[in-house]
Amino acid sequence: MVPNSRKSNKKDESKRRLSSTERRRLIIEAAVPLFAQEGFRGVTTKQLAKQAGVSEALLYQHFPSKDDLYAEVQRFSCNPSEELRIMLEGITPSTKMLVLLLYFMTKMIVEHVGFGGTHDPLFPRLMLHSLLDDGAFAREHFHQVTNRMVSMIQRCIAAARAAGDLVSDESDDALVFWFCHHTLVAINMYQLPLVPVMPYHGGSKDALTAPVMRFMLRGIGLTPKATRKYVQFDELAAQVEQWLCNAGKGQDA
Amino acid sequence: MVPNSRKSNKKDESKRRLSSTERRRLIIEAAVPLFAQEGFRGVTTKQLAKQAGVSEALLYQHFPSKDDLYAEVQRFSCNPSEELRIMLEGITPSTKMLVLLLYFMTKMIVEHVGFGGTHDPLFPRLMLHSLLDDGAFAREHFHQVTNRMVSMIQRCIAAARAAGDLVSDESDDALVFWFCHHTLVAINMYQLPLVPVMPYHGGSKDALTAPVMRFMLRGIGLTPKATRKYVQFDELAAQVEQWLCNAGKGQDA
DNA sequence: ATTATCTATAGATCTATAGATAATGC
DNA sequence: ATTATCTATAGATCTATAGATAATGC
Repeated sequence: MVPNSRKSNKKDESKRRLSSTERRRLIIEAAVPLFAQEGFRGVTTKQLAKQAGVSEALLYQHFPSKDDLYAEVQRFSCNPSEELRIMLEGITPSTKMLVLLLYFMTKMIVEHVGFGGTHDPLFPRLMLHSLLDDGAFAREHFHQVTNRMVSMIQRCIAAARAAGDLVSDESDDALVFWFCHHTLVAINMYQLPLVPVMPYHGGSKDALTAPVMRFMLRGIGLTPKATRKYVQFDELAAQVEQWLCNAGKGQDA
Repeated sequence: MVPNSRKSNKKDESKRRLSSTERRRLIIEAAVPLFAQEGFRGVTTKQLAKQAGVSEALLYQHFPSKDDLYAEVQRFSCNPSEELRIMLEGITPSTKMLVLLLYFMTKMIVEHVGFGGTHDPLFPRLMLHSLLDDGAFAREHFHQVTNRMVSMIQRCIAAARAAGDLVSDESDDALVFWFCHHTLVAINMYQLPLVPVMPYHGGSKDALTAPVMRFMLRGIGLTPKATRKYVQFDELAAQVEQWLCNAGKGQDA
């Protein structure tokens, strides 16, 4: 009965009309990789239209200007994932969780592993473009996403200190977390160009995971004893795997 | 006799003609901040001409295209400083020098202190633009400049290990150096937008120096004993001050 | 005489809009 | 009848060049 119930006809599909919200969403999704790759000024409305499979005029039906589309692309790209929130809720702060969360961050930032599998590094590119611009997107992301991690990791650091797993000194826990984060982000950043920038980029991506983990944990002040106890990469990998798989299946983990 | 022998006349000065090499140099110097701020596509030849105080046509007398001018700006901005080479030549690898070189790097990257005083963060911006592009400038810079630091710091790490100032483990000295470098670079990067991105950016710039030094040195594996002995910020500041002042006065330091 | 410099402009894009057309849902 | 979509194009830049002008050095 319904005319377009058959999906085999490509012409029908390509000429099919979408609702305003559907089309709007598709345009944004098509625009993300373009803006991420080339930046706001590096993309033309012509390219945006072509990538989205529509005319340039239609872009302006959905977005008053190229600026507005870019803003929507940024908003879309920094939606805080529900999975992360659920994951963090299930955590009781401890030394073990400190190590695990850092491992998780390392996988996400250095190896681009996310809840939906491995991603193209679109997000870091949008982030750099924003930092070279006004930084608004960067601020929004830290407000929406990173801060959740921060407070949890800070609590884990506190728990580790209470358990005697950290060398005691006067360092600021929040700062130390950011330094770890920064190390990972910079590794990721130097991976962006097709031709490798850093000498250590010869090997595979996960070749850096263990060294940078050790560096960060020592920087945080984890004792050698605690390191031997908690830094077992096989176990860490298994646990993170489980997090990534369970995500989206509700809180029944 | 000579019409423009008087220099008080501004019109004469503004109409004065320069040699090809002088003008070329001035155009490049005027273009650096523009390209650093806005990126290649964010700057028009009109702006470049205005900033250099010449017509657009003259730009094309000196550079075949905007691309070529950009390439020259990059080449100009990553000239390895003679001062650094001289400074590094005068160093004998040791734990003390390891700490000092890291302090020096921190001052340069986080606080923008250089041989000619404090700089605008033009260089890091060019670097980020390059990383979002093909990374050629980044590779060239590491080839020209950073690698000199790397080999010296690696030798310092080796010396520190030999002196028993490092906890002994299997970490890769070169990697560990890069992680330190990355931490500093990322701190710098998040400082770029006018509106601060990171919560820790509330205070003054040098508020981060001590914490990040401690983080890096612990990450490298400096023992608590060696840390107490060598990490005296007053002395470090004095020594770096001396380096910066002596630079350019020849090898007689 | 040479060459540094400018004015004026061609030709190619690029953003955005006006107005026409055709698919959709009642 | 409504609205998603397109074609065609206006108007504003943007890069680059042609050809004219004026300062410089011999």
